[in-house]
Amino acid sequence: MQAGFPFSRFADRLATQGALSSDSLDLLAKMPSSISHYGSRHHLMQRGELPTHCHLLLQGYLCWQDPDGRDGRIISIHVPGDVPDLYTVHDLQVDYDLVTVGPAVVASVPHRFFRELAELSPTLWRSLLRLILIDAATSRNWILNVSSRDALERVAHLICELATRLRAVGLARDLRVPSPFTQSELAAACSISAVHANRTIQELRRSSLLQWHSKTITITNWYGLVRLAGFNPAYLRLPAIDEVEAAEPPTARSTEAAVIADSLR
Amino acid sequence: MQAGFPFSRFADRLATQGALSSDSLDLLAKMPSSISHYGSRHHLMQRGELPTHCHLLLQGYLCWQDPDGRDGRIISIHVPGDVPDLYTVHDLQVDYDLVTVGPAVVASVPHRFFRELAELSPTLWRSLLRLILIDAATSRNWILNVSSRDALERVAHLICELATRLRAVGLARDLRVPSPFTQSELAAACSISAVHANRTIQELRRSSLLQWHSKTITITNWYGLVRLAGFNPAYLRLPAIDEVEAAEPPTARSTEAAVIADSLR
DNA sequence: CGCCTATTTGACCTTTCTCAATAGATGTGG
DNA sequence: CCACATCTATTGAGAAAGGTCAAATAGGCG
Repeated sequence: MQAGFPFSRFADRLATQGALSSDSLDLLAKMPSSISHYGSRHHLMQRGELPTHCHLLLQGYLCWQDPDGRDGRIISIHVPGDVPDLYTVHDLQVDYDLVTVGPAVVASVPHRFFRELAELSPTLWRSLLRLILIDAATSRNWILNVSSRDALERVAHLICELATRLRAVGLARDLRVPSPFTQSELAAACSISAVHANRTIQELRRSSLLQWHSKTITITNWYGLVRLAGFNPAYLRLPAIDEVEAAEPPTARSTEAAVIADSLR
Repeated sequence: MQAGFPFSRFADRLATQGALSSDSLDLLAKMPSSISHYGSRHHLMQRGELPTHCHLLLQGYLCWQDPDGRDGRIISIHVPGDVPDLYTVHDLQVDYDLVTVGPAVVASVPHRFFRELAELSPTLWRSLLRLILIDAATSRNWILNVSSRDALERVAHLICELATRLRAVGLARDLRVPSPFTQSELAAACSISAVHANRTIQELRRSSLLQWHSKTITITNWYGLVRLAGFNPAYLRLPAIDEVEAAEPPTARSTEAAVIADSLR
C-alpha cells in the first residue's frame, strides 16, 4: 500500500473488511481503469442511465443526489476509497445522480472486472459485498440522522461520520476534514435550509466544537462533537482504529462518552 | 406456487427478480425452517444480537425499529415474502430491533441454508442478492420520504409503497391494505408526531383518497394518492404488474400521472 | 360492564423555513 | 492589478409546519 499505488485508498478500504492477501493486491494492481479529474458539481452519472462501469473515488468527495426538488437532497456522501455505485454491478438501475462535491479524481472500472473477481478471488469478492452492505447500513443510519435528530445534531453527526470514514483510509488523521462543501450542500445533506445550516454552523463554532476556514473543517473538540451528535460508529463496520488525538479526551471513563470512545479505539 | 406451499409469497417475491426454475422451487421446498406465530410488537431480534437465522415473513408486517429515542423511529417496513434480515447472512451485525407490527407468522431459516444456496443454485443466489439490494434502494428512497416531503405526502407515499409491495406478492389486489398499524406506528415510520399523523390521516380521508376502518386501509383513489405522494415505484425493481383496478383512472394519457401509471402496468 | 389502549380535539409553543437584503469571497477579462 | 460579475455566507424579520401537553372520546376485549 505504497503511496504511489493509485488505488491505495481502495486497498485500505477493502482491508477494513478483511486482510488482503498478496494475490488480492496483485489483482487490484491489475484492475483496469481510466482515471479522470473533475471539477465541482460534475454529474458522473444521471438517474436512468444504464451503467457499465463503476466509479472508484481516488480524491475528493462524491454524493448521490436526488435530481428532483429545488434543493437537490443529498442521499449519501462518499470519501476516497469508496465505490459509491458498486451495487450497480448487480442492479443496473440508477435512481439518483452521482455528483462531485468539490474537485475530485475518479477511476472508472468496468463492471466486468468486479464480475470476474467473484471467480478469481472469492475472498476479495466477499469484501466487496461487505462494502455494499456497509453502504446500506449507512443509508439506514442516514434515515435516522435526518428523521430523529435536530439540525444541530444532524450537522454534528454528519461531520463525525465523515471524519471517521476519512480516518479509516488514512485521511483527516488530525481531525482536519477537507470541506469543499458549500453550506447549501451541507444543508441538502442534512435536510435543512441553507439559512438554517448557516446558523447551525455558527453555533457549532460558538460552542468551540469546530472551526471552518478555507475549505477545511477543524474539529477542535472531538468528544464534545460525538456527544452532541450521539455518534456511534458501529454501523460503519470499521475495525478498531487509533485513539483520536484530539483535545479534551473524556475525563470519566464510566460515562456514555467513554463507551463511544471505546468503540473508536 | 399453490396456496398450500408455505413459502409461496417468498417464491412470488423471488420470481419478481427472475423466473424460478423447477430446480429452484425444489430447493425452496426443502428450505429448513421453523414457523412461529407472534403477537403485536414482539421483538424478534434486538440490536447487538449475533444472528444465526433469517426471518422470512409469511403473514403480517415486520419493521426495523430504532430502540433509542422515546418515539422508536421505524427505519423500514416489510411485507409477506420479505426476509428483512437477509443481509445478516453476509454482515452479522444488527443495528436495530426487528419487531412485528400486528400479529405475524414468521419462518426462521438458518444462515447456513442461504450460504449453501450460493453453490447449489447461483441463479437463486443472485435473486437473493437482488432482494438485499432492493432493500437498500428502498432505504435510500425512505431517506427522501422523510427528508423532502411534507407530512401529508409522506403518509401518502408510505401507503402507496405498501400497497405496491403487497400487490407484488398477490396481496391487496383490491387496494385494501391490511393495517394493524397504530397511528403512532405510522407516525414513527413517517417521522412525524402521533398527533400530527392523526390530523394527516383525517385529511387523506377528507380528500376521499382513502378510508381506514377496522384495521384496513382502503385506497379509494389510487391515482390521486400516487399524484399527491409523487410516488414512482421504479426503486422497488418490480416487473410490470397488472393495471390498478381503482376508481378514477387518469384521464389524460400525456400527464405525469400517465407515466407513473405506465410504470405500474 | 369496565379497563386499557388508541384516536381525536384544542390550545399553545418551537423549530425551522422563506423572503429579502447585505456583505464577503472568488474568479475573470481587460 | 483593477473592476465587475458571480457565487457564497450572513443577518433580520415574519410565517408556517409540526411538536407538545392535556383532556375528552371511542373502540376492543376479557
